[in-house]
Amino acid sequence: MPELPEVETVVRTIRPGLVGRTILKVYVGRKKLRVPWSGRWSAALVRQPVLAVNRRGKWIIVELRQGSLLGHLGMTGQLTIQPAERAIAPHTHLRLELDNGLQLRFRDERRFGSIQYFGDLRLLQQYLDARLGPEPFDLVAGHWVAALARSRRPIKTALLDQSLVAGVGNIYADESLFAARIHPKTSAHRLTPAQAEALRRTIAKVLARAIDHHGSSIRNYLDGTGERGQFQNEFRVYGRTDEPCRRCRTPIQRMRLAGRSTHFCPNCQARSRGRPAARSARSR
DNA sequence: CCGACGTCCTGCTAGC
DNA sequence: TGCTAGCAGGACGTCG
Repeated sequence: MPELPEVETVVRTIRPGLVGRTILKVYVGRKKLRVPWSGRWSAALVRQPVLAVNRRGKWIIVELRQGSLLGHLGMTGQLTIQPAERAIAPHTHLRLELDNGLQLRFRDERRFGSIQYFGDLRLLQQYLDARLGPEPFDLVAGHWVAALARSRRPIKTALLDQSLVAGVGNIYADESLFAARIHPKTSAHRLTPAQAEALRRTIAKVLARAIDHHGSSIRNYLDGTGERGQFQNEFRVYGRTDEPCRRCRTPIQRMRLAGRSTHFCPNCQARSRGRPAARSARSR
């Protein structure tokens, strides 16, 4: 479900009820999660104040006085702040009771998500650094263009690789490629430097717009207060198979790429022909 | 080394 | 009306 804009929205919406509060009690619904929950973690959390709530890529970091919680929403995960007396929804795996009468609740029906505790911040940093490239808003133009030039994968596949750029998922990969007018199958190293640079700016623009709309709610996604996002109303290609392109009226097409459904306009995102030949000829 | 593919899990729905 | 194959926003291990 959630990509960078959804995760950013969750972080912003749970932060006010969470920062400065103290965890009083931990209720575990199901220990057997993707990352098994340890009883020691529960003990470590009690009496701890929450110092900050942040995001890195699609990961949520709840910083405590001693260590941090690290959460990932997978496809169907929800992290919400609710009054303690509110009914407990099915698939609620973890609840943290706070000293303001609220609970932080983690629920996830498909259980592709995870939540774990790191007592050692260096280990947490290591864990994230091993997986994640730069934030899309911090991409250095030169590095980005060079990284793409090194990869022969289809550009769509590259965008889904979190170690290249952190936070882009299936929806925003498709939406960004449409906005940049690049065919999803274009081999990354065949993009001209100008195209690669345009794509870098486009990704940041699309993500920022999605954050303004509180993310996209297709089915499961809710923010930290249980509200739906609105960016699904702005989609140009995602989920619009056979519907007319908003630019040129050509029917949007769907194909399978990197095992994911991929949406594009065959007219606006026509495959470029023979452009890179001149480039490699000159580079020697 | 890089890239493609299957797997983890539950729930919904398009199409028969 | 009822059943089921296929699909869903992600990440990771394995294989070629």
